Order: sequence, then C-alpha cells, then structure tokens
Amino acid sequence: MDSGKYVRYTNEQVEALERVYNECPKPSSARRSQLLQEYPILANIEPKQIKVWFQNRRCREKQRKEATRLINMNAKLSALNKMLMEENERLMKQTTELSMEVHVLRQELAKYRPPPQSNGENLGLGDQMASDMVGEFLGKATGTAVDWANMPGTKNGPDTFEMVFILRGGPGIASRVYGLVLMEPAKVASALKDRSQWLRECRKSEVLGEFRTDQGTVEVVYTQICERSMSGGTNLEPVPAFVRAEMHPSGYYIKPCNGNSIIYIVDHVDLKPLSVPEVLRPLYESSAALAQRQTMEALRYLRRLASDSNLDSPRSNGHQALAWRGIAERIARGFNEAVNGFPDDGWVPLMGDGMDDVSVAARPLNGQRHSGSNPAMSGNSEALRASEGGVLCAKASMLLQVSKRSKK
DNA sequence: ACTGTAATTACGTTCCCGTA
DNA sequence: TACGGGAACGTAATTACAGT
Repeated sequence: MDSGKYVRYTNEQVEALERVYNECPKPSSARRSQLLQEYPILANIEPKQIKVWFQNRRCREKQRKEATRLINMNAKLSALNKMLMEENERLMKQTTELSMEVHVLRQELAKYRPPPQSNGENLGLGDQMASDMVGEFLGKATGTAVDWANMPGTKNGPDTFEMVFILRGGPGIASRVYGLVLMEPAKVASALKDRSQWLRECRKSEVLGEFRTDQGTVEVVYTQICERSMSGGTNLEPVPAFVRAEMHPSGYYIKPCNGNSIIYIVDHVDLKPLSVPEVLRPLYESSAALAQRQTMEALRYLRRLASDSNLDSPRSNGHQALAWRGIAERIARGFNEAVNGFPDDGWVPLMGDGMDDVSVAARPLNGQRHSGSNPAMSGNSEALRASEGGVLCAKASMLLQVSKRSKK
C-alpha cells in the first residue's frame, strides 16, 4: 500500500465520526455527504474514506462485543469449573469413606459364611453338627438324596455369601437358597410360620387366553404362585386334560448367628413331566425356575422384614438396605440367566415386571394365535424346542398354574 | 513485538435499467 | 414479464502502517 495513503484521523475527526455513528451506525450515502457539510473538520476526508471508516467502525464494534461475550463466558466457565472441582473433591472423599465401609461390611459378611459342604474336614464340633443338621434338613425337605447343582452367577464371592442351588438327579424340581437375614431367629420363625403372608403379594391369577391342541387344551395363565394353590382352594374352573403336579412341603432351617439368622429355605415341586402333553414337556422340564422363585421370594420377604425393622436401629443404615437389594437382584439375574439361558429382558412380561413378582412371559410362534399380549422377541433353547410343537412358549411359573388348576 | 486502525480484497445481495 | 448486466453497498478476512 502506498504509505502516502495511510492517514490517522485526528481525535477531533474521530469524535465527530463517533457522534454520527452513535446516532446511526449505518448512514446512507446521502447522510455521509451531508455530514461532510455539517462537520468542516471532516472536509479533508474523501467520501470513500468516510464509507470505509463506518465499515470498519461497525466491524470493530462487532469484534468488541464478541470479545466481551467470550470474556463473560470464560468467567462463568471458570466459576463452574471451580465448583465442579470442589464437588469432585467432595465425591472423592465420599468414595473413600464408602470403600472403607464396604470393606468393613465384607469383613462382617465373611464371619457369617457357612462352612464348606464338601466334607467335614477342618470343622469344629459345633460346625460339624450344624453341617450335619443342615444336610439332614435338606434331605427331608426335598424327600430325596441331596445332589445340588450350584447355579452359575450365584457363587460365593466377596460381595455375597449366599448361593442358590437346584436339585439334580431327583424327582421333581427343588431349589434351596441360604443367606444371612438381620433378624432374630424367633422373628424369622414367626414370619415363616405364616407362609401365606409372604405370598400375599403373589396371589394374582388370570387366564389370558386358551386354545386347543391335539394333546389337549392349553391355557395361558398369568399367576404369581397364588396362595390358594398352597391351601388347595381355587375359584378357577378346572380344565380337563391337564396334568398334575405335587407340591412338597417346603422347609426352613434357621441357624442363629450373632443375633441374626442364617436361613436355609427349600422348595420342592414335582411337576411329573411325563404326564404333561408332549408338546409342553420341555417347558415343564425347565420349571426349576418355579422352585427357585419361591425360595428366593421367601428370602426376599425375610429381608424386607429385616430391613424394615432395622431401619430405625442405629446399626442399620441406607447403605445396608441398598447392599441387600443389590445382592438379591444379582442373584435373581444370575439364576434367570442360568436356568432360562437368557436375561430377564429377553421376555416381555404379560403382566408384572419381574423382580418381586413371579411373572409370566409368552410369545406366539409359527404364526400361532396368542393371547393378545405383547409377544416376546427372544427366547431360549427350551422355548425354541417348545416352539417346534407350534404352541405358545411360556416360563415355568405359568405352566405351574395350569397344572395346579387341574389338581383339584 | 505488539496493538489499533485505515485500507484492500473477495464475495454476496439488492436495486435499477435496458432488452428480447 | 422475464432475464441479464452493472452499480451500489454490505460483511468478512486480510494487509499494511503508525504508535507504544
């Protein structure tokens, strides 16, 4: 650029231009010519220069506003960052405290772990007697030789000291579960005496649909292990050609433990799968889920009681309740995956939603009609085997209700 | 070297006018 | 009336210069 072209306007000239700019930042060509008349001090400035000055002035104002906006935003973000840093520090401290608390709780839980069951080696006399009593109890409760298969996903671990087992090799289906409940043994016994009470939330039963096959009538029944099944009473009309099942007496073994209780719960159901229509047999054979549901429901009930009763006690707090809930949920998930071969969300519940309910899920296959409820979109090997027969697939709890109704 | 600002450049939009 | 060309003007980016 020719250096002779570059000039710096005087302060007076700039002040005059600023006054005009404040009135009108974007003057027209006529207005620009007019202000040359109004301000003799601008007489030596070309109209084109005036135009350029206004262009640059608008540009500068825009840049300054943007700079101011960025400065303000930076201040806000700095304040927010400071606040988050403080919050992070607080949470880090909380994490440390909770980790220590978890460590203490695990140490406490480790004290309540029952002795190994493989043999009696390294057991004290009291432990050996207790172990023998448990074995005898389990045998009587199931009416069969004890040959349990531990369910994957429920192994003893650092954060759980309870296990779920399914009977292997005996008639029918049995399951057992043991775990610590923070209740006095007398209270546990009292709660378990009234079995119907912990089934109170599990008594809903509804026929969702019905259709006939060559082997007989198939009903789709939603149930939650209804109370009347236990008492023998029912207000549902019996459907002919349905199979029978027997409910064996359940058993509870309560072992005192430092003011709390280690509970062994067993349920045993003989569904007689050989009497089931062949097309449904695979489903009956998968009904280990039912027995497990019952035992887990009992244990959950006891824990709810313990949790409720201990909420006010100084040794209990919200963390404990959360820990118990987490353990129960992990066990339930693990069992479902182990027995059914798929997670809970693989089925769409017809009613109820799973964890605390004994829910039913079903899906129509091979173009068969269904009950009108949402069909589940995935299944397991048992469901697939059943589907080959061209009927509805369902979880075991549904089929138990079918068999119970025919028992009357 | 850095900053502020005048001047330049590139490009897009709007308006006006002539023409088919 | 539609269309194209040109003038005027705008913005954004860049360059160049003078003062500190």
